[in-house]
Formats: sequence, C-alpha cells, structure tokens
Amino acid sequence: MIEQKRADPKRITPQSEDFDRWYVDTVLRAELADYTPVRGCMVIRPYGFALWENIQRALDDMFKRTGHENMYFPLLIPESYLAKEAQHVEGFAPEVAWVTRGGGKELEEPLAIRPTSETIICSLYTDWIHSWRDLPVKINQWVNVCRWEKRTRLFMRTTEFLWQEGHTFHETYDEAADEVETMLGTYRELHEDWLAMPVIPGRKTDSEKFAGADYTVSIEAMMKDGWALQAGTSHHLGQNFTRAYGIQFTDRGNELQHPYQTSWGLSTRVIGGLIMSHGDDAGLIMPPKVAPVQVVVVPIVRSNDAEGSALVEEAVARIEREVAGSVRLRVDRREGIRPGEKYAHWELRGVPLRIVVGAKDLAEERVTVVRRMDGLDQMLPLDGLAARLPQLLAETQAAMFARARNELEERSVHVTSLAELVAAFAERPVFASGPFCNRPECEVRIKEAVHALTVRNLRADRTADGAPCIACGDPADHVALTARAY
RNA sequence: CGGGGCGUAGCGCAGCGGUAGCGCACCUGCUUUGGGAGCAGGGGGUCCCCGGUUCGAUCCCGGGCGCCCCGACCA
Repeated sequence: MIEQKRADPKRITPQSEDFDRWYVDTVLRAELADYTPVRGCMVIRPYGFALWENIQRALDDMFKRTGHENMYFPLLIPESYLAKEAQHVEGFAPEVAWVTRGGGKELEEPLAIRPTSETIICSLYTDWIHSWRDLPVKINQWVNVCRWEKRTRLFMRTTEFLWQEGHTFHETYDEAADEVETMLGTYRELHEDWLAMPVIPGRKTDSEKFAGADYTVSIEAMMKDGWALQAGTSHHLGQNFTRAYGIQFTDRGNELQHPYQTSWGLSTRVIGGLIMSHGDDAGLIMPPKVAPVQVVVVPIVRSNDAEGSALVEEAVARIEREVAGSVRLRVDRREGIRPGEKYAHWELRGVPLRIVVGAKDLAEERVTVVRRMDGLDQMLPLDGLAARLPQLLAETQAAMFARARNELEERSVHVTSLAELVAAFAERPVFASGPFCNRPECEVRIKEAVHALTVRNLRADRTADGAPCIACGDPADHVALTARAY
C-alpha cells in the first residue's frame, strides 16, 4: 500500500482501501481546507469557503423567509453567566476554553470562549422581554464557536468551527415546539433540496440530547461508509434557561410567566457530510446548487493548428458570453497543461459538468459535455448550449439526490430483535431501525450489542404501534434508528 | 486520558559518527496539448528543541516538545 503510494503520489487513497484517508486526501488535495499551527484548528481555503458561503446563503434566505433576524453576541462569556443553568454547565464544562489573562494581568472573572450562546443571549434578553407583545423573539447569528475536542478531524470536528445558532422565545410551549419542528424542516430542506442528501428526522434519546434541553430533534444522514452523521439539531429548551436567567413577561391574562425557548444549529460539519455523501475515488462530487464552480470549460488547443485553435477560442468565448452569469462557469485557459490534467483537476474539485471544446467536435458545431457524478458524456450542439446548462444542472442535482436516496434505502434494514440487530451489522455498517421502548437501560443494551453502535434518533416517520421493543420485548411506541456515528 | 508510532526541503521518504540525498511539487526555457506529458537547467534545509559523549553529532545517550494512528467523551 505504501509502495503504491510512492509509485503514484498523485493518487488519493481509494475509499475501499481506507475511507478516512480518502476523506483527508480529498479535503487537502481539493484545497477545501488545511491544517494550521494550532492543534485542532483548520484553515478553510477559498474553494471550501465559497462552498460554505453558498450553503450559508441558502440557509440564511430560508431563515429570513420564516421571519428570523440576524444579530451578533460577544465571543467572550463571563463564567458566572455560563454557570446559571446546571445541566448546561455540566454538559459543556469539559470542552470550554477560558481566557484568564487580558491587558497584561489576571482577570477578576475568567471569560469563556463561547461553546454556544444560550447563556449570554438569555442574560441580555432578560432586559428586552417584558410583555407578550415582545414575543416571539426569533434571532440567529453566524459565528465561530470553540469546543476543546480531544480528537479532531477536518470539518467534522475541530476545536474552532463556524456555524449558525438560532435562538427563539415564545409565549407557549406548543408555539416553541412548532418552531423546533419548523427549523428541523429547514435543515431537512437544505440537505435534500440543496445538498442532495436524504436525511432521517427524529427525536434524540435523553442520553444524546443537548445539555439543558427538554428535548432535541435531529436529522441523520448516511455517509458512503454506512456511518451516520448528525446533520442538524433543533432543541426545545422549555423554560429551563428562562427560569435560570429570570426572563419574565406579562402574558395576555396579566400573569407573569417565563417564556419558552428554542435553539438550533448547523455547522461547517455539513461540508464533511457533503463530501462523504457523494465523493468517489476521483475526489469530490458537488451538488450543482452549492457548487462553487458549476461548469468548467476546457478548450483543446493545438500549437500546430492555429486555425482550429482560433475556432476553439471563438466557441469558448461564445459560451462565456451567452451564459452571462446564469451559471457559475469557469474556463480553464491555463497554458502548458494538458487536457487530461485539467480533467483530473476539476474532477477532484467535484465540478458537476465539464464542457470540452475541441476542433474535431466543432467541425460538427458540437461540444462534449461530461457529467462528474457518473461520467455520462454527450455531444451537444454549440448552438443553444448556454441556455441548456441550467436544465442539465437541475437534472444532475436530481440524479445525485436519487442516487443517494437509493444508497440509503439499500443500506437500511428493519430489525425486530437484538439478534437481528447484530446480524444486520455482520457484513458492513448499516442503518438499522427497530421498535424501542425508550428506556435508558434498553438503549444501553442496544449500544452494547454491536461495537460502536448508537441510537441516532427515534424516527419521526415511523411508529412501533406497540410492537415488542428489540431490547426488552415490552410494547414499544418508537422506532429507533441505530447506526455507527461520526 | 490510556496503548502504539513518527519528527530530515512544501508533501512523501531514504540516509549516515566526517556538515545531506531521492520522488513529487515549485521556477526558467524548448517541444507538447481529445485523460494526470517529455527533455534540459534551477531554487529551496537551524536534519524538532535542550543538554551529554566525541577531535567532530542529523546520526549515539538523556531529557523535553510536537504530531499522527488506535481505544474511553463529542455538533
């Protein structure tokens, strides 16, 4: 294996050989991100950041449509603020980074670098919420947060990461519950419609919920190695924080009440999920809707054919002109680099469509269009090509989602007992679902049945209808999704 | 935080008690261009750090630091 690597340093590790190394090779070689001198902290390079910006824009537009506003809270949080909600502190304590010095001297009170912002937000909103007329409050912020992780991985788990965190306050428990569902739906829309990633929504078990939440819901996506990735979470915080922080409002009946609160977040981890959902041994495969470059044009020029080369350049210029910003198009005019290397370069970066413009095809007024996801190639007339690109991209987007959904379905099983659960994982990691009573001791038995197995969520799209729990046999209400998870 | 491994050019590595090399990448020129081109030339190193042994240490010894991999915790 090492010999092979030496023989061909350009090669990225095949997925079948070592999926984790494939992932790291791809992230680095596609120039999405790189390591930095600070342990656990990565740099997001322009190509990776362009992808993040596209995701950000899509999500932000959805937030705005549902009446959310962006604002910004400080990075540093006083220790005393963080400490008010007991469960929350306990949950986050091990991963909080502290600032203890500033201005050349010890601080009187240590400042936490935010691991999330519930505490500072509640502290400030105490002054801003007084009446039912002040509700609901629906805000969001796009920020960095810091969690001291022991084992880090590019995009998947880094000490500092970028995310959005939404925070809302409501008059009633049910209104907050609706918000929790709405935002999980937003995340689902992002994944399925933009990232071409099918997801499974459901409720987290108590052991997996957010520290300080009444309950947490998640969407879970399947990576190409069969492992699950929690792709977005939305929490009902009840009155846990608003009581702890003394947020009160006078309700419509002139009674003093604590508002009900939600929070929900999605991080740059989603990029890791995108990579591992679609990529292949040639590198990334970007869904067109978020691809930084949607179409790349490779001109084939010959130094001994000035006439043909001029025709090629003319055709390329025509494509550029007619596209006129309707798709994100890049022409690879680099000199001294042969076409094959250009193909490999853009395939590694996952560009959905490649247009090859050469004199041979142009003789028939045509160009070659190749689809990254499956190598499908076709000859299309130059005439009207630009107008067809949006449609080709839309077809690609749909085909990517369909393929991912098929893979998810093929790799999902229903089980009715622990024995079946164990058998399901005998060959390879899968998504196994089965009736579950939701008792902590049964969750433990399930986790212990298969190495590294976890209950991902209680599926929102299935009910057990009293079928026997796979662990204890008692009538169960839920269907648990179990999988190995990142 | 336990177990293992590694620190030599940007990356991957070799090497040796006598002051350092290979592949890839990079730069220049020429020839090339329908699947990761060829030839020629070139630049680039506190050999992780600090001590010790030695006439002499990148190499041997001691200590430190850092990183990676595997396990317990996590969006």
